[in-house]
Amino acid sequence: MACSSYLDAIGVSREHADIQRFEKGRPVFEQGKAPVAAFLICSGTVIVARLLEDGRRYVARFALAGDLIGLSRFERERFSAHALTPVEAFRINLNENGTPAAASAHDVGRLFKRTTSELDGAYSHMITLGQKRAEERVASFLIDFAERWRSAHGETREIPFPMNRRDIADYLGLTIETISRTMTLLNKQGLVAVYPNRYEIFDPKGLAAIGQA
Amino acid sequence: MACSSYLDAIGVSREHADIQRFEKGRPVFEQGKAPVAAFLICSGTVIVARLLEDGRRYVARFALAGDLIGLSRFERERFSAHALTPVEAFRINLNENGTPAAASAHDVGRLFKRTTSELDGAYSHMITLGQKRAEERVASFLIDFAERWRSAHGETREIPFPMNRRDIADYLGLTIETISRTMTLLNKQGLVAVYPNRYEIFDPKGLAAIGQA
DNA sequence: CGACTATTTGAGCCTGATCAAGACCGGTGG
DNA sequence: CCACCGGTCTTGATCAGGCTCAAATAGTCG
Repeated sequence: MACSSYLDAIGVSREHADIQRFEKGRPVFEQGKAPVAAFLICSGTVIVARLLEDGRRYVARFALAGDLIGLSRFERERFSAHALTPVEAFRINLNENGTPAAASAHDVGRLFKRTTSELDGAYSHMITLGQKRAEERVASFLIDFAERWRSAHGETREIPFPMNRRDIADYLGLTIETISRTMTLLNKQGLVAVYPNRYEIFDPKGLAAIGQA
Repeated sequence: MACSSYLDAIGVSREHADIQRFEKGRPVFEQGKAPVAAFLICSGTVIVARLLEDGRRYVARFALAGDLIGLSRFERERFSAHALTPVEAFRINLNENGTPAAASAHDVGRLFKRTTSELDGAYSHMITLGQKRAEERVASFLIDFAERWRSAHGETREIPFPMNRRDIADYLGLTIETISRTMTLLNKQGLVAVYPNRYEIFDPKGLAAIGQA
C-alpha cells in the first residue's frame, strides 16, 4: 500500500502506527480536549481549524495525503481537525516531548525538518493574510491547493474542492461573498474555470502573476 | 553569564557556539543568500522580515533574548534578520537536516519542541492577521510584546519599542497611519500610555479584552 | 539651532464586509 | 421523471474600516 511510503518518509515503522478511518464530517481530534496523538494522513482531506470565543473561525490548513497533523504538544488541543472526505490516517503516538514514541535520533531529525518546512508554509500563509488583497489571496490559494493536490494525487486536469466556500473564506480571512465574487472574476478573465466543487486552471502563469509574492 | 543558560535550554554546549555581536541596523542573515547558521539571541532585539517583489514587506517576528532564529533550512534564506539594537547572539552551526551539528537525540527533541511552539505562535499570529480588526491587532501586539519582553528582561513598568511604526505596521498587516491612530485611541481610552519609543500598560485586562481570541 | 526623519493628524476614497435576494444543486418522495 | 425542499453558492446594493494622499508636529542628531 502506497500509504506506508508516507510512514517511511518520517521514519516510523508500521508496528508503531495504527491505521484509523474517519467518516466525512467526523473529528480526528478536537480543540480543548487532551491531545491524543499525531496523525499522518494517508487518504482524504482534513481541515484544521480553531474556533474563537466570539464565533469567528480560523482555518489553519487543509491537510492532504502525506501531511502530518497534531504535532504541537500542549495540555489541550489548540485546534480541531475534521474529515472533509472519508479519511484514512496513521495514528502516531507521541511521548511527552512531542516526538514519536520509539523514533530514533535520525527519525526525529526528519520529523524536525518536516516541522520547519511546515513553519515556512505558515509564514508564507501569513504573508497572504497580512499583505495580500482578495484577488491575490484567492489566486494563490487556487495555485497552492492545486499543487499540493497534484503532489498527493498525481496530475489531474481538474482539482476538486473538498471544502466549501465558508472553509476557504475562513482560511483566507475573507467572507464567502468575496470568495465567490473573486472566483467569478478570475473565471471571467479566463484564468480558471470554477465550479461549485471543482476547478481547473487555464492560465497557471497568469494566476501565479496575480498570486505572486 | 546568563546567556549560557539559553544554550543549556536547547542542549548546545558552549564549545559548539560562537558568540557574535551585531551593531544596530546590521544584518544577522540576509534573504536570498545561502543560509549560514541558526542564532540564539543572547541580548538585544532582532527583526525577521521578508521583502516581496513589489516592495511590500512582511515582518515575521521580533526575536528577543532566548529566541532562536534561522532554523528553517532551504537553499536560500527566505528571510532577512536585522539587529534593531546592538545584539549578541550565539551562532549555532547546523548540518544539512537542519539540526545543530553535534547535538544528541535528546537535544534535538528539545529543539523540536521549541520549533512546534514557534509553529503554534505562528498560527496565533495568523489569527491576528486573518481575523482581527486594527484595534484588536494593536492591542494583542502590545500585550504580547510586553509579555515576551518581560520574560526576557524581567518585570519593568515601561516597555520599550525597539522597532519603529513601520516595523509594527508590517508585522500587523496595517499601515503606519493606522498603527498611530489606533495607539492614540487606546491611549485616550486610558488602557495604555504610548510614547514614540516606549509604552506602559495601565489596564492589562481591558487591553486583553480587546485583543482577545 | 537647523536639517532630517519619524510620528501624528486630517480628508476623501476604495476594497471588502454586511445585508438581502435570487439561482443553483443534490437529494427525496410522489 | 419531475416537483419540491434545504442548503450552498452567486449576485446586487449599500456601508464602513482602513488605505492613500497630504500636511503639520515632534523627535533626533549633528
